[in-house]
Amino acid sequence: MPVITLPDGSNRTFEQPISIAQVAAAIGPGLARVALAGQIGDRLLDLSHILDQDVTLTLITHKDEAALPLIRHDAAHVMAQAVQELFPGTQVTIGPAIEDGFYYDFARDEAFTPDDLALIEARMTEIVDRDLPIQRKIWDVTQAKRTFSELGEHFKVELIEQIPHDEPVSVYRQGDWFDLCRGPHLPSTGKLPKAFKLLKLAGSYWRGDASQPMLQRIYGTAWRNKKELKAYLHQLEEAEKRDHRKLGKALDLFHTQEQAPGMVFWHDKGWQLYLIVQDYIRRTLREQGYQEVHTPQVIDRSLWEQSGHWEKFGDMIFTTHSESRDYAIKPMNCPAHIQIFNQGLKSHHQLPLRLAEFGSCHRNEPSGTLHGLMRVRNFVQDDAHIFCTEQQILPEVLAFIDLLFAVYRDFGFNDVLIKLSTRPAQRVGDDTLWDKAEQALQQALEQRQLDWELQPGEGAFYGPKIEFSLRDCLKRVWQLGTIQLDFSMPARLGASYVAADNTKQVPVMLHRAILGSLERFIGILLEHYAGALPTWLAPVQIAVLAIADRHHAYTTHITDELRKHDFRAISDLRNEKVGFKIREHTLSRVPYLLIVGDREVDEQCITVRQRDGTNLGSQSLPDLLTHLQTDTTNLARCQN
RNA sequence: GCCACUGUAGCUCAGUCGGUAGAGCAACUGAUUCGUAAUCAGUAGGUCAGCGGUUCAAUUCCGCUCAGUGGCUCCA
Repeated sequence: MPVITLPDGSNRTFEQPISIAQVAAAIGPGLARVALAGQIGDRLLDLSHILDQDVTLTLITHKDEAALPLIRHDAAHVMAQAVQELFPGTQVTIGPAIEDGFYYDFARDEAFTPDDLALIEARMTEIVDRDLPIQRKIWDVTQAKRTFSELGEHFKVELIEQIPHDEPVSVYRQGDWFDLCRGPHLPSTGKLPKAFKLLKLAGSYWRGDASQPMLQRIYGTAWRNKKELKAYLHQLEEAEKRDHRKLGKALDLFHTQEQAPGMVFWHDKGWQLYLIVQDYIRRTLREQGYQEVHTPQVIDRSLWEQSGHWEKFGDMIFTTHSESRDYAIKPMNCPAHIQIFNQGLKSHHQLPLRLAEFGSCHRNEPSGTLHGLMRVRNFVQDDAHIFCTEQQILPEVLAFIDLLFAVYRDFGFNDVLIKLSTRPAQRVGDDTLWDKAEQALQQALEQRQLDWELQPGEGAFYGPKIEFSLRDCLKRVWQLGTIQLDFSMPARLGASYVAADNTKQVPVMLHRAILGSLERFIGILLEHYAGALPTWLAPVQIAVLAIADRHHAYTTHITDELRKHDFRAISDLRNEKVGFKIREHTLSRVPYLLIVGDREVDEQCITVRQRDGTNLGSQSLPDLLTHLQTDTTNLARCQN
């Protein structure tokens, strides 16, 4: 006698176990028509699912957000059916719902072409029109393996073999087509809204393993209705306009070219931005008790052999050769910082010792991974290494987290993703040390009441780490900040200090960066602000526009005054109409435009227009300077 | 590195079913001296990514290389 409680608090009692579809029908024929699935707690269930116990049930319709994962997963199945109908011999593998859409990985000797996507899409629409009932069946493992094996679906057979013995092997059938799947699914293909679109082709390794065969992945997006689909596609277009590579070119910030793949040619304006960011961090680190150092770019390979990097990352290290010696172009700063630490005898009184460096590092990243400023082969990090005792780990991690969030706030970032990566299978150091280290990191996150995701086994071989990531305009996640504990390198490179009990001890080393690679950070900044950087970061903060030739002297005077007050100002004396100049400087995202004509010269003032089009009217120069100073000292804190 | 796609003027892009290419903007020259998102006219600008093959003829077809893009793997 299951008692079903509905979201409004009412109950229905049934004589015997009953399907979710029947519950919907009992409530009303309208609901029975539109119901897509049931939800108990966080769990979505098929309409055919039988309820034999008292539960609180929510019925999911197209109106519910919760329908989206169902719709997307069904779209993946319908796509797989379409592909197998159109391209016999194609094997299916896996096809989940993902954020904003779905994908399915196929194994097929021939490559899909972009034209095939339109064909597949058309066939998907047809399958929706067929309105095939979707039915769940539990199969016996042996039967399932035999059936898929006879169909030549070898990847599915492998998947079945991985299913734990206590779990049922469920198969969803729609018409003649069926797929091994956990579910849940819509009741029929006709319930899939025709609001999907196939977006792109990609390669992907079977089981995400590079030693396994390469499959062909088709990505698509699916929504509850055409309006949502259209809005999403529009959003994608808008996101593409924020692409830092486009902005970099349009705003004359930097370029890259074939002769130096993965390395950046910074132009004047881009380099100004770079230096502003770097100077800000330099000042901040100095305030926080860091010492800035600078170490060689090219160091003999023996140091990298000693540190272990040569063996582990040999093919990613750029090398050079001179007088029968091999050198590495440094891929990181830490071994060099240990050399500085090792100069002179260190006492525990000197710890924690924090060494910072804006060191230019080169890593020969695989060609396929390069991506604008986000993944490059030459980069500079706001890198620092903290040498400390075990007892100092927690306070140092806490201080770092506080500093990191303060810095992100100054740049206008609040939405930070945090991951804690713990001990990997292959590691150095004994487990009691790892216990302490992981606890210290976790404790720090807890003390600051932060949300984080645990990534078991993803730590570096020498210690656990916390990663801080931001998203780019297409929601791709990039790691910026990190703090990593290292129990290995100081000992390998012979670092030690004299402890209070007069014994020699090996210090713990913390690797840490807030912005990470400055290149990547600037890429994220550009996308976050769509190029319209806060005034304190804008390479050109103010453009002073002369209306006619007779205003040139006063225009230049204003620009000079602004520069004397350390603002980045330019004069625009070109023989163009003011509307033209406004358009150009607005497109190049200059925060303030000052207009100078007869009136301004007569009254010794300027007229101020902001980047967003707001006209601030006439102001005296001192008033404007006050306004600008307020704007720049606020950094980006008030922007979000 | 792996899979797929792309590479035409400074930029954004069109084009050639094989007969060596065009637009807009930018640049240059001249005119115009103008009040809040494009003043007008003229001029110049390309070894169609590179190398090789097929062909009477290749920017176009084929192959290779390089780079970029989207994924996958990797990321000390």
